[in-house]
Amino acid sequence: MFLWVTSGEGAINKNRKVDKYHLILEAAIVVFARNGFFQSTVSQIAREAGVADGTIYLYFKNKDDILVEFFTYKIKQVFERFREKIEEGDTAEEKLRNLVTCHLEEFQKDVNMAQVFQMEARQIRHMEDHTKQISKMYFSMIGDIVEQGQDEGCMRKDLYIGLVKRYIFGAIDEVINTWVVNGGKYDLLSMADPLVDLCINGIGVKAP
Amino acid sequence: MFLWVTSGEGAINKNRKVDKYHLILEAAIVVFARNGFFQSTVSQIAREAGVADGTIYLYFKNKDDILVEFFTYKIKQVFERFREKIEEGDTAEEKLRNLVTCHLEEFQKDVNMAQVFQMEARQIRHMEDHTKQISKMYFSMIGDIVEQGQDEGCMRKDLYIGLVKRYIFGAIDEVINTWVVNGGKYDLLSMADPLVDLCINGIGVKAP
Amino acid sequence: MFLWVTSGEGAINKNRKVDKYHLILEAAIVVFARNGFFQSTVSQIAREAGVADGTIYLYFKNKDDILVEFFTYKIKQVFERFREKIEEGDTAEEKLRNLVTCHLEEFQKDVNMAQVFQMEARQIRHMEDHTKQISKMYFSMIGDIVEQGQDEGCMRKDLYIGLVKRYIFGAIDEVINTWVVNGGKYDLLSMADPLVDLCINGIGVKAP
Amino acid sequence: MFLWVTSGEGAINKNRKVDKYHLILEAAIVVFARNGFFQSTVSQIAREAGVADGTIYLYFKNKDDILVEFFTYKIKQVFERFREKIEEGDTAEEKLRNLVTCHLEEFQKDVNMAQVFQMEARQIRHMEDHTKQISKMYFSMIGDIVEQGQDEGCMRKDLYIGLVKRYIFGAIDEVINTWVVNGGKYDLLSMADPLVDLCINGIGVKAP
DNA sequence: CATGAATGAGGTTTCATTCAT
DNA sequence: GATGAATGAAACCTCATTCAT
Repeated sequence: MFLWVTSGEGAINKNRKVDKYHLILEAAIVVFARNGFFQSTVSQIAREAGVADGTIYLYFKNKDDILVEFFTYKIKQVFERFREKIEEGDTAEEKLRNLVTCHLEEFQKDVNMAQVFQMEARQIRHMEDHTKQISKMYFSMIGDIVEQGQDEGCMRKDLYIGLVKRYIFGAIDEVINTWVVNGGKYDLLSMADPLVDLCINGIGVKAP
Repeated sequence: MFLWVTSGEGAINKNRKVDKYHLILEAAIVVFARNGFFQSTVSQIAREAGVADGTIYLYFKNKDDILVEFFTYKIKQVFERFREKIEEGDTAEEKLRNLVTCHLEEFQKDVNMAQVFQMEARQIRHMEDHTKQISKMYFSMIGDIVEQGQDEGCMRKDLYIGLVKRYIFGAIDEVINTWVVNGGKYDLLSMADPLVDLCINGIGVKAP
Repeated sequence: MFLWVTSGEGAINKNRKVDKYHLILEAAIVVFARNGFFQSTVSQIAREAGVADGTIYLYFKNKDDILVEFFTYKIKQVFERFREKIEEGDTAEEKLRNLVTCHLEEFQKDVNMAQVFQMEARQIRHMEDHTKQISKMYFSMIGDIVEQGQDEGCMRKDLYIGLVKRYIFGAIDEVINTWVVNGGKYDLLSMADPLVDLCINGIGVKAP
Repeated sequence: MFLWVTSGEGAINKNRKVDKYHLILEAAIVVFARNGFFQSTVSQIAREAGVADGTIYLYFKNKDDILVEFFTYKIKQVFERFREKIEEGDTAEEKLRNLVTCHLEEFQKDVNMAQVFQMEARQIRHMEDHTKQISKMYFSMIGDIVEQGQDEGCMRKDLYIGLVKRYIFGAIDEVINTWVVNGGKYDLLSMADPLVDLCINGIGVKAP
């Protein structure tokens, strides 16, 4: 169900034993999504995970660490996937379309993860670095695509690239945001193509 | 400096007396911007405002209330201004341009306010309503503009308006966000025109 | 309405001016009766009295002092009356009857006073002395009556007087108590004679 | 020493482990008896019990709850005993004598409990119900005894029973009260018989 | 005299974290 | 490893009291 479980690497080491690390992480995300990070307690997470409070501290340094671990783990994974999908495209437009599609797809898979990603990421102080990393990576991916598009001649050359990055990321982010705020009830993935169309129009060369 | 001060109604009644309500509100925003809402303490706010802890509670029901008051007060004011500026434009494009310009301008005036607006709004549980209200109002303003644009013939008729709203708002929001995260150091206002250009291109009719 | 007002000595000094001391005392008793001493705030008393918080401290040393003043003032007055009524009787039985009647009568006049007397008297630490004083005075009055009764031959000689005092006072006190707890709604005075009958029977000589 | 310990059910399960619930309750009663409920702090109770402040809240909802728990627990137990003792008597007089004896005995066992019972019961607002319950139960027990006495012919038929209840309960209560106020130093139990004699005389039929 | 805004000590309560079992 | 009772620091908030006006 969860990405890290489907990845199925370290989880099945000792077959019968549940992987407590991921068990707790999963529970934490559920609780954070429900209450927000600061209004969640370690006890709630423990109860949700079905372990004792103290057990949490065998796997995580402290409460903050749970969120940090979530991001480092999750981000690596998600971005890996983003990159793969981008590679599968040839033209800049294909690449952008693949990126957005993949992004929405991944987030749609797990509303709780999405909720935490959208809402809690920027709250923790020692998380800023992580968050900045994320934006930077995302921004750089978009930047690469746009530059390729300019080379291909399908995107205007007079673009202020720094702005374009925010423009595209912002649009995607808000689409997810709205979806999350409304409880993740409708189909998010179907927004991908119309959204890319808008963006491409925004930065594409005008028809002659 | 602050919007509510420029409104200058009840604040300057007895001019020797400092308006403690706004003094505290101002201090709170500074502290919230620095630490985030949950990591800010009432004592910090009191110290920043130069008053005793207890004084806070003469003007606000509790800590949450400070943020709530900030939003109710601020939002009304900012949105009033947004609407005025929109009215000053004739064509849809002018209106959109005025809205974005005004938005960036208002937020550039006060980094702390911007920080809190961008980061803390969604955190407080009883604030969700407020936040939803804001998005709705903003979305509806954009919606009106786009519909006018469609009537004028300068915007495509096959747009999925719900998506367009998120696309435009998301782009604006992210531009502010990036600015805030980077400490509000560069000129935000200069982003307005290039940003509007991108959006207009995105939804505009293609040149024949 | 209140005893100290009906006594009408110092209250009408400056005709138009309300006597703040008694105004506040009166308000305090109302508030204490409603909330109990510890759950009443000085602000509530001030509001009830229609004066500013600070004004309280022009007439009373502190919150405790209000209760202390109430008791010293009230007790002196009430006990004065008790003594007068006792004097009006000739036989021990008449005296006891007068005492009980007067006691119930005085308390019925002012439920709030009664409430505070019954409930709050023993709460304040520096009030213990006062309370003990009261019991002692009351006990000694009863003691005198009983001794007279023994001399008259209408009360048994083998009574343990210390116990008889508690027995009589306890009965009276509980009758008032029940009345207060039930909101002071029924006629308290009508209990006087039946109650005295019971007590007299308890300590009286058996019919030959 | 304490009633709930003598009941000896769940308290001695793991005999190395001290029963914190009762430990805290016991400490609380000591502190309440010393300072009164409102002037006692949770910290004082914790110190008296030899636990950390926070530990209190593992066993009690809040400060009020400590008193409430004390009453619900204690009252049930004490009244159970009262009823047993009453049952052991045959005639109304025996029953009354047993009740009073038992009452004084139980209270003499634990001055602190007695102190709290006599002084604090009526203070807490959400305790009123409990207190009223107590009086009602006690009153009804007395009522039953008196009615039996009337059937037996040893008590007058023209009694106002509602008043008799207060008369008897008041007398007992005041005897305990005086004892408590004087620090529980003398023998309370020895008052039982003389006190009952007085009451019986009060309501009994006159010798022919 | 009277006011009431301001103070700040001190109370209650929560909860991340530890550690003996 | 796993537990969960215990801890105690620290947060929020109240309110008796003061003092400049």
